[in-house]
Amino acid sequence: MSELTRPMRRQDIRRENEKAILLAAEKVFAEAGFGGATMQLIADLAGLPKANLHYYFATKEELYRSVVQNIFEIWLQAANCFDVARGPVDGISAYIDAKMEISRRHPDGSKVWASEVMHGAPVLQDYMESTLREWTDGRVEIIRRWIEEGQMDPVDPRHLLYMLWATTQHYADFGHQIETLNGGKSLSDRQWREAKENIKRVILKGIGALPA
Amino acid sequence: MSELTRPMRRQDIRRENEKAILLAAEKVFAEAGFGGATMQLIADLAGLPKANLHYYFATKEELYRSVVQNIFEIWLQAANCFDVARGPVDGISAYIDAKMEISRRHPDGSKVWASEVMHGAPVLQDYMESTLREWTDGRVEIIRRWIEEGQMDPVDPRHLLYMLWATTQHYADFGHQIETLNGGKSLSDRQWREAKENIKRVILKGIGALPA
DNA sequence: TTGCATCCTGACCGTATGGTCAGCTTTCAG
DNA sequence: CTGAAAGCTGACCATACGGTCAGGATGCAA
Repeated sequence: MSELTRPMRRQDIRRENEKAILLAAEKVFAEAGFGGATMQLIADLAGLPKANLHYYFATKEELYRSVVQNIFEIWLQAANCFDVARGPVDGISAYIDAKMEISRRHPDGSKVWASEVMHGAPVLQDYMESTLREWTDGRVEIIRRWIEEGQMDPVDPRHLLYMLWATTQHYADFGHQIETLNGGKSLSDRQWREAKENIKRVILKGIGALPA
Repeated sequence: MSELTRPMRRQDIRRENEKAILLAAEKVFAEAGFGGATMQLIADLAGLPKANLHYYFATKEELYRSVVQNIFEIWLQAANCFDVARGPVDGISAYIDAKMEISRRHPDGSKVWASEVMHGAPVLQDYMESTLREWTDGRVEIIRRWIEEGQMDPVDPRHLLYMLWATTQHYADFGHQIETLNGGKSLSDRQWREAKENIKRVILKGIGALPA
């Protein structure tokens, strides 16, 4: 990585190594799960000796925690699309776009997140009970207002949110299945676009937010 | 389990033990993933010595394979709802009902299946390339016919199927998240019904299958 | 009752894994 | 230039895990 940047500053070293480790860890955790992942595998993928991993992350748990928190940050960031919007069409469209982009660009992270939740969120339980719950409650309120304003049908806001999460997350978590059914090839740009358009159209029409 | 059925027949012994082991394995694999699951844990949960597990299932892989195949059977069975139906409203409604029932009654199995796919389907790859692909292609054809007959909008059948899988599977795989957002309590009968109704209404209306 | 196949299990083994550490090299402030 | 702090790592350790096996218990057909 650095044939030319010979004299690397301390800060940079730390930042780059942590980044490389986190990236490798994300991939390995996604592919093997927490239990199946090994520090050796992560180290190899990051191109570092195993002992070096323990210099930056004391334990496997700590490393895992960092990976999961990283994803959660990205996740929350995308979630803001909801706020700026004036109505369900804008808001939900933007949110679907953002979440689909995450599924496409960070499939490993999405899988780690899914895995974490599936196993009872041992690491993120407190986040779910605080940050996630608050975010959700806020969005439920927004949707409720949209309904009151007659911008969409009276659909249960929570189940609508679950539907958005499910449909978008699916393209990351079950990406392998989708690829297999796609003749073993990953989705093309065009297919990703179609996926997004389909989801948007069905959901927006389904909640009565599209002009007749 | 058998204070009164003292003399247990060979057949029964085998069947009951295999059943107990598979049930325990399903739970442990769901909670810990393949890598995190241990034969000891499964044995304890099944109430048998570890060595006894290896008498019925030679290796951890073999046991896991059995669990995954079990789920796949259930999954395929539910998938037949599609065939008997005459139109999208009947077919998709029945399918959603069936898959939601699976999510509710077999959350562990659903998680194991999700985990298997997320990790690249090491065990079920061949099934996905044969059985699953055939089933999917068949259903795509059915949906295409519905579209031609004007029973629904021209929605991409594959993405519609993914949407059905995603939304229903979500209630099992992300059940913990849903429970947390539900005040830490699992969904009531009523809430499950609402979930199903919401999904059905949004999707059926979204694909233009509901009478105006 | 007898002989045998099935069922069962405590004790054991080799290996892989997470983690440690002593001591090395490199950076950099003063 | 220098010394201390930060970065690095090969070798090592304790443990836990998947799997084995010899030998005992049990049901069952003849």
